[in-house]
Amino acid sequence: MTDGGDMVGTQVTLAGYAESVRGRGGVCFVMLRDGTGRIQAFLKRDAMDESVFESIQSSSRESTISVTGIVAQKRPPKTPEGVPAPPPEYEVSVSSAEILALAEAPLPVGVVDDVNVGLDVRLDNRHLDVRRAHVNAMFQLRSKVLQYGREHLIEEGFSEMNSPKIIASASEGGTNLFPMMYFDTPAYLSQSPQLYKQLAVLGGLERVFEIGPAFRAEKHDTYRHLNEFVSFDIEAAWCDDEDVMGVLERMIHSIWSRISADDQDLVDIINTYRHTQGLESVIVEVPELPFPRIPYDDAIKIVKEGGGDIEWGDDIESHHCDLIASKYPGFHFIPRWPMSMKPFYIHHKEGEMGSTGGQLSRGFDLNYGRDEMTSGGQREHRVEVLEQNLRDMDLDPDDFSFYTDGFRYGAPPHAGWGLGVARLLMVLTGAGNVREVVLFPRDRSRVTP
RNA sequence: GCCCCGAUGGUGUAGUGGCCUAUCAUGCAGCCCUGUCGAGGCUGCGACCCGGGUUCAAAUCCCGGUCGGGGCGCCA
Repeated sequence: MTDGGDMVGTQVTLAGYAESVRGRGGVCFVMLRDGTGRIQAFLKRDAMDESVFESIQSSSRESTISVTGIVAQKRPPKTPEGVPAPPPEYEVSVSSAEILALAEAPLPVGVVDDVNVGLDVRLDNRHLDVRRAHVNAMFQLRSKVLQYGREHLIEEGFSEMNSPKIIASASEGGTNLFPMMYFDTPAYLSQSPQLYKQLAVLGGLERVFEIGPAFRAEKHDTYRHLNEFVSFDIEAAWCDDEDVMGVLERMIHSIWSRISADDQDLVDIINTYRHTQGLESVIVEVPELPFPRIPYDDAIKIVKEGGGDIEWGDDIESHHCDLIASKYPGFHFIPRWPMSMKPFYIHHKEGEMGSTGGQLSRGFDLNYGRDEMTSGGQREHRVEVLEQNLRDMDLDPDDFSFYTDGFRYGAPPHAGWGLGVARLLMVLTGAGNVREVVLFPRDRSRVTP
């Protein structure tokens, strides 16, 4: 929507939500809002059908209304002596109007009210919550992230795939699955496209990606976990962990660059809101390439130097990540984890040992500050090593034949990763909770709306 | 699964055993004024999560439940 100066005198028809309806006498002001902006509609009782005028004047906030009228310059506000007049603004001088759908009152959550609404109430009324400008902007940014990420991967030669979400057995292991009945057969909701994207690569698709849901039946209750989340996943043949780390950092760099260049308006809307809450602006700072690599060995040293209680072979926990984040506040990779801490399908190279002599893997994480964004790695493509890995972890290879059978007929070395879309959005939007950037989140206690 | 905290009108809050016939804001209804502009003025409406218990007296203390928040574990 332009500021309207070039449209003065033109007849227009506009429809939108009535953000406010003011004026109780012979005049009425309706602030109309749609996905592109807002404009004031000015109604005069004696300039239009009286019953229509009254229906508009008595309509409730957030009702949808259509108006037809002439674009005109607003009457300038009275300004005190010596104060310069503000720039001209424009409005629609209405000749006819129609209520498309009346909103019930009161609203369960105010769209422009001066009160902070709790997240839970907002999520119960997400369709109204999304009408708030900054919430709307967050979801438009989410769409941009998905678009730019997808376009970047396609440019790097990846093709998009879809894997089944109803599966017969665990496709990755290590997490609890949601059980379900598939007709008369017990089945599960997929926790990861891991196995299927590998099978696609083994089948010769070479470079694939998928943006899709994953389901985990973990009873976690944190700002960064959901039981259903959208994962940005890739898998690439003839690649090692370093190669796909390169894909990942280039993709994030591309997303940040394009948002910084083209979508600052969305970020500004978010910042306008943040300022009313006393929060600092979020700044889209394009990260420099390459991202820092802090191998597990070095990460352990940093944690120890920072006073953290940790030994080689321990997991790097959230409070340890705080110590690392104080040195590396932005994106950083943590590659070369101990093989003993990684799943059986992660590749290792014989002779690559950590500082205490333990076997290293080709698994890596990507963190932003304290938060894990991605986990990935080079996969083990040699079936006999896969089976040995299982035995080393006290697992029975026969129980994993659904996985290992795919590797019996030749397999390219390959690597991949899975990126939590909502976690990336948290970084971009400054949201303190993944639920902010997921339209209809599913957590431990929420299955509606 | 573990630890801590919380639940008051539609929404966000004040309230720490009697001053509560419960505060304020926002909202809603109505009136006045008005080409308003985060409009203004006046009047009104609307709430102590559920179930037990303690007490002369409970929004307030205790127990259980439900829901929510924060942290941890695990992960993306």
